[in-house]
Amino acid sequence: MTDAAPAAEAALRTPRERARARTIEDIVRIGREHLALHGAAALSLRAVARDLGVVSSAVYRYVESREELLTLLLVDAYNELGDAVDAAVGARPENDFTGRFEALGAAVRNWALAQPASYALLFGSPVPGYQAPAERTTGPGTRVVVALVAILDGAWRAGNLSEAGPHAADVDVTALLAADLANIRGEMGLAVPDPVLASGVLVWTSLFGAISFEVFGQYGPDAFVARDELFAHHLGVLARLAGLRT
Amino acid sequence: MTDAAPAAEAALRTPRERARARTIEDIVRIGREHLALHGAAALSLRAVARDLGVVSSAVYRYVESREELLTLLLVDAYNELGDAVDAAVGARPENDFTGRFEALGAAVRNWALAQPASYALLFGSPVPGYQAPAERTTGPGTRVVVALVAILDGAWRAGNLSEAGPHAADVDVTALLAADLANIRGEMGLAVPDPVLASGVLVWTSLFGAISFEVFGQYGPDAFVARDELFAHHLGVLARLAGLRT
DNA sequence: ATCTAGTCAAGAGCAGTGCTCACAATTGTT
DNA sequence: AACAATTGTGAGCACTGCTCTTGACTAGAT
Repeated sequence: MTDAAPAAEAALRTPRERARARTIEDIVRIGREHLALHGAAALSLRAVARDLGVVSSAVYRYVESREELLTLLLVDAYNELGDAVDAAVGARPENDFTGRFEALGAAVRNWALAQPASYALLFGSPVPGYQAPAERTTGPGTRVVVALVAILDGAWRAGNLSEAGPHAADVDVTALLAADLANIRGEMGLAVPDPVLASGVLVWTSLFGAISFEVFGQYGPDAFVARDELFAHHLGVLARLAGLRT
Repeated sequence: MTDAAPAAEAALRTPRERARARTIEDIVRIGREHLALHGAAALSLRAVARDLGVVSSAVYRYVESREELLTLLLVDAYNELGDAVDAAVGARPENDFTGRFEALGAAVRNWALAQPASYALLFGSPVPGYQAPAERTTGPGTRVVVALVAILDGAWRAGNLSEAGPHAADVDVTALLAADLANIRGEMGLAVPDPVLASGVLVWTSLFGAISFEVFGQYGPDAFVARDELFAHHLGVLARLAGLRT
């Protein structure tokens, strides 16, 4: 642990480094397959080693522990989700804030339904005994919420956002909460006022709440055949809750 | 598996049955402790057996498998949450619908923060390889949402509910979605119109989304010191979203 | 009181897991 | 070709869920 960071960013010149990087990529790829097939808690380094065609102890040359592999998969999934969201949002005109918001929500939902195990790793209950190292996950882990507040802040600056949405207008923002919101506004360089920001947080959590219920099967197997329509309705309400004009 | 159900409902007269029931209670109690301490995925029948002062294979006399114990704990947790919600809601006057709604939300959040592992078992990512048997969990599992729609339906019948809340009024409810809502209205004997019901589903999922983010640490360790205030704000907005007058 | 039948705990055992370590094989570099 | 760093091997430890046989016990019927 002298200074491996510059080496990691270097061009991987030596064959050893190239081979090592390729092996780690293989391990992550096989881990992703196992994650998708059997879920995060069933992820086994021994099984990954078998698929890699190597004895179990060999993978510890490349991955420190099972947790380390989980962290790699976590960052991988966060970036995949972030890419999907950025692509979907970027496909809409820059001034179509409502369209961008709906694209964001739909992108998260589609990715979650396509990769339920990865989604569970990111937004489900934390896997036991595993604490995601903040310094490696906060960056990719906040891409979605950063994109969301970027949309809301852009709409606010463009004058396309109601003061607080029709309902949040008369809900108090206490002094303590206002202090938190001021911190966030400062750190992210936002212009939106408190009621919009507070409602935005609720919209953020509500979006993932609706998606989690669907992905995790909380609706039950029978209720809500028309889940696309249900989610579209929720997105419409949430857009209004955020203050977006339609 | 001839007909054990009537025997289970009988008075447990014989000493054998009494001792057996007591042992199962002990197992569930120890399981709850382990669940709270180490989480659902780390729940080990062997560890439970050790705490029970018995060899590991002995617990299989009382509990068919690890899944069986998880199901017992699941039902236990659902009922505990349902009891907490019912008590909190029942403490408010019957016609104070907004108060009842806020009491429901606060009760769920308080229980979740006090029992994060149990909450994760109920509303987090499903534990791998474990499928909750619907016939034993749907009853207690729906108590919270039943209590929620009871509040909204009562408010509607009492004329204390806006047609759809200020924002949901102009969000379409498509024909497909209306069919689902009609089913739900029929099964639960509700009177609320489609926009209220659709918004109610969103309020339901949003409530758990906000609580899950807080319990599962999605907010991050630093953001939102004033989490009580944040949740109170969200509850206020959600009440208005549901159409409750304040 | 004895016999019988049901119940229960014990312990061995199987297959799997994460992880460590000493040793051997390989491979890039000198 | 020789050296040294790296990588793969296999044994081993402690743990898990779960099964099965064996022996002890107990409750009710004779």
